[in-house]
Amino acid sequence: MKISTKGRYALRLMLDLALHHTGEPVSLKDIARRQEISDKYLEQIISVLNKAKYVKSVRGAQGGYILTKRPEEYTVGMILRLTEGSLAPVACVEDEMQCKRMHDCATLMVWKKMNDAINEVVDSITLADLVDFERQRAGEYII
Amino acid sequence: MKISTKGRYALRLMLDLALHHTGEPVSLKDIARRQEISDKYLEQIISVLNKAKYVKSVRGAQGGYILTKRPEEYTVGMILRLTEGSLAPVACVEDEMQCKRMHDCATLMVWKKMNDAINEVVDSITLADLVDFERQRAGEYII
DNA sequence: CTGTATTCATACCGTGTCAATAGGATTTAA
DNA sequence: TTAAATCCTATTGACACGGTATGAATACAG
Repeated sequence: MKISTKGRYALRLMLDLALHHTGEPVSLKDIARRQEISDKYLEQIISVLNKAKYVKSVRGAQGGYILTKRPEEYTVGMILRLTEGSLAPVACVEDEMQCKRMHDCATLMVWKKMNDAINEVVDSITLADLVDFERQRAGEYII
Repeated sequence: MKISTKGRYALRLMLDLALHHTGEPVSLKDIARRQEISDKYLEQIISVLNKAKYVKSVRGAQGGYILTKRPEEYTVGMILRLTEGSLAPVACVEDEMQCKRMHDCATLMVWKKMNDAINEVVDSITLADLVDFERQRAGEYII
């Protein structure tokens, strides 16, 4: 019951891009250095985000990546689902017709409530929220 | 981000025990048959529940297992945590001092909210709730 | 036009976990 | 004494995780 590094790194990557959102592309090497994550591994992760058009890539020297939308348009749920796959705690919550016990399985209620609770959280937080949170936190340290 | 079979089977196993709570021990073979789960695999799972004193075992012929407490005294969270381990979506939510980025990691907020949401669900549902739910459901079919 | 910085694509790999299966030892009611 | 049950431990195949490695393609700077 854990979010893997793929999802966690993707979120940090996107947050890093949002924090350094100047119009200029941000190179993966810079992100990897700041986030202390293997740049080679980040390549694989951002490739997914790129194919989904969550980021735009600029090739060649001085290249890098730019967010395609405004930070408030990305929810945490979008990013996690893209990189992690479904966030449902069990398969039967999503794939109807998967389990023949569906109709007399009381535990299904548990999984549905869990699923709803998780979705409620990740779909209500945007990248912009995280940016605000981090900027505000940085302010505290200055004082 | 999935609950494994260990946790899911444990929950169904405990629910089965609660539904057949007559005072007489219930054999694993019966549970396995009703739940359509490999009895050999269930052995390993119930062994954990037994060691934690969630169930009492009766050895020998006509033996089996009995709940040690009333169904309303078991939360889903207790059962899942015992068999799955922690339900936290990431390690840093629990193990303080695990990650040196703790203090400037905005994503931690996401994980904490997720953790709270999950715990709220699993800790507020008891085995008795599931029993009621299942009995009520059975009633619907009779009509 | 050349060198260098960057993204892109793909292959590979060691480790660990999952989800069982297997085999037998031990206990006990009938 | 036998059959039914729990208990214990080892093994296994498949797959996911968390990366590394290699090199090709692209494009900017000088």
